[in-house]
Amino acid sequence: MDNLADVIEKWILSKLSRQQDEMVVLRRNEMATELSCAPSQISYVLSTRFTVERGFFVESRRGLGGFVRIVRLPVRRLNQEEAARVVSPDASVGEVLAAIKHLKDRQIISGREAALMSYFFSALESCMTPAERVMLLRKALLAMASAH
Amino acid sequence: MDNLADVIEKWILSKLSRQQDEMVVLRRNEMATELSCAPSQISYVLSTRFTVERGFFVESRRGLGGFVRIVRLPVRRLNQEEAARVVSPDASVGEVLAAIKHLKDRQIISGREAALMSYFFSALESCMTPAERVMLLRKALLAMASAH
DNA sequence: AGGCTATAGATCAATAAAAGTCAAACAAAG
DNA sequence: CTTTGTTTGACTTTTATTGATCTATAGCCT
Repeated sequence: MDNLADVIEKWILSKLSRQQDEMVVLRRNEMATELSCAPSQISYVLSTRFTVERGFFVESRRGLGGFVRIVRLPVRRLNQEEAARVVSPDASVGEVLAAIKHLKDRQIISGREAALMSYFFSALESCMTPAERVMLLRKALLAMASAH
Repeated sequence: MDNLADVIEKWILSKLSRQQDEMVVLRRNEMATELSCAPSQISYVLSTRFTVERGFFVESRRGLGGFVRIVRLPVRRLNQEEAARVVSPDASVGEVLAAIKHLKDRQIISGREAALMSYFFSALESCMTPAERVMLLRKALLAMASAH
């Protein structure tokens, strides 16, 4: 795991963690020079790794005095409507597992929580109908979200 | 007796046992070359032998800089002993919930994880025998422990 | 103000480098 | 002989990297 994109990602993350306001302002070309890569590679990393999905917000400006500002957003909490929108009402086990992975990628649930839920839904596949499964997922997410 | 799949399995296991963190990162194509087999054979072995059921956790990425990461679930004696001691093989749902609370109090699992597990065991009370319930609890703990 | 120019980020397409999938052929066990 | 597990290779999908070209911005100069 030592490709360029990962190096850039870590470089930015370390800059971010050194700030106390969860925000950092950079210059794309300077970064590219420092990290010996094409400037567009920086854009690639920003657009694939620093997305809203993953909890970041990126702004930039071109031209003289151009910059790239990266903000780490506070972790979101799942509410009722969002829990309901996670899967369709007739979802298969595979779709439920995909939804769980999606929630993990969006950092709404942790890796351990994802593993736990995935294990339950896989192991209990045969004793539920799709409707029961979806209901269980929704209620489980809410039960978890309301835990302190 | 020692078919290719077995050879590959042993090869990975020996790599794993040489690490002290129970984790190894490999490249599928390199392995295939070294072991003189089709790359898809590696995938086959991973999906049949290195499952959560058997105590492994596999993640991978494609593309440039792709990799396969295999984690052997650390045998967290604490978890297993606690679970085994607190929950008798014929435990009721109430006893399982008490065990979960105990694990939470001892900070082996988080509040969210406890809420999640408690919800599952309550909601699924009617579709499991006590023995199944205890097994599910133990395996769920192990599945969770393997995530990071 | 209006236009020129240098600057700096955005976009897109081409290329390459992984890993995943799937089905068919094959083997071993019962 | 059937069933279950193994092996292979052709094809698919994902991810990364680069470079050429496009677009926005600020500063200057009439």
